[in-house]
Amino acid sequence: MNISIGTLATRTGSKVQTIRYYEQLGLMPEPDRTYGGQRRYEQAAIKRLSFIRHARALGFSLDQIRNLLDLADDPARDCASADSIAREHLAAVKAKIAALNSLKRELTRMVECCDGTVTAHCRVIETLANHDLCASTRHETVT
Amino acid sequence: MNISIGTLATRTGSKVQTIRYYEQLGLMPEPDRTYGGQRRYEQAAIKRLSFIRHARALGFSLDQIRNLLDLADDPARDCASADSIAREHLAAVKAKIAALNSLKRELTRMVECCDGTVTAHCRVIETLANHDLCASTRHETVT
DNA sequence: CTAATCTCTACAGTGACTGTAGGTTCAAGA
DNA sequence: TCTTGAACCTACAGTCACTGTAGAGATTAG
Repeated sequence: MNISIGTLATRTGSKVQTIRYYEQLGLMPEPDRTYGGQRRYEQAAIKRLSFIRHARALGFSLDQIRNLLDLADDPARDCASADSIAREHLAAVKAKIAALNSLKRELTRMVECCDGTVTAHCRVIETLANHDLCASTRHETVT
Repeated sequence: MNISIGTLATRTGSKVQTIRYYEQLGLMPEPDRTYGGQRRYEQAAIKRLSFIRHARALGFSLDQIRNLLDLADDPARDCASADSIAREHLAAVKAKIAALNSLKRELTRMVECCDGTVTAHCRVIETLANHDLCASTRHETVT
């Protein structure tokens, strides 16, 4: 208990700045300070930060995480809300996978027709120049 | 020919600001102007912008796209370079799909144990609180 | 000619951090 | 106890790829 911000960072796989950033956003509560003004965290902070980092790794936005944390903090927490957040997110993830799969198909096609040897025709650039391709993902940017 | 920025935007499914942004970055060349100072584009601009938008939809970064455009602009263009950019990107896409699939499995598990009914136990929050879960995607954020 | 629409520049904001500068505090070894 | 070096502090700028805003000027259809 009473660990420094650096220790908290390594314990949770985050960066020091990220923790301060979360504090600034109100996702992490303000911890006690030493006389010199340095942050000292208790065990609970590791749990909370792990929760946040894990949820982030799963692709939840900080806003969604804030909702989940509010639900978790509420003693009479509403499971249905948490469930619907997760459900919503699952749908988004499924959509993203579908988009990436069609993208994979197209990239594979681009790459396969060259298969390592330099040809007079550059398929990659030609494929990208053809703006009728991949119409399904045209207006949705996959990052 | 000689179309306005707004027309170019609708023709290519982009926004006016985005086009000006690309011009600022040097991805789109500076077009001619009317006496009043408004941009007027030629047919070639539609092609180039479509190329950019399409590549963006496929998840290429603007930096990668700049490389591809340079290759395309070069009369003695090097197909191997374009190919390796595409290949590299394909590998990244495959990795992202794998991460999203494991995420989908976990989200499905979270959602399925509640299946619509409110229970005393909130699985979603519990699952996220358990920071040992999903160790494989822990340090990589999927957006 | 007028009114509506479009365009202009310049700048601020988004999300989720990351990096930097310049200074202060802490903990361990001599 | 003193010193030294790592860790910490605040505050702010930068990243990416845009998006939005304000306030002014240009264009076009009726």
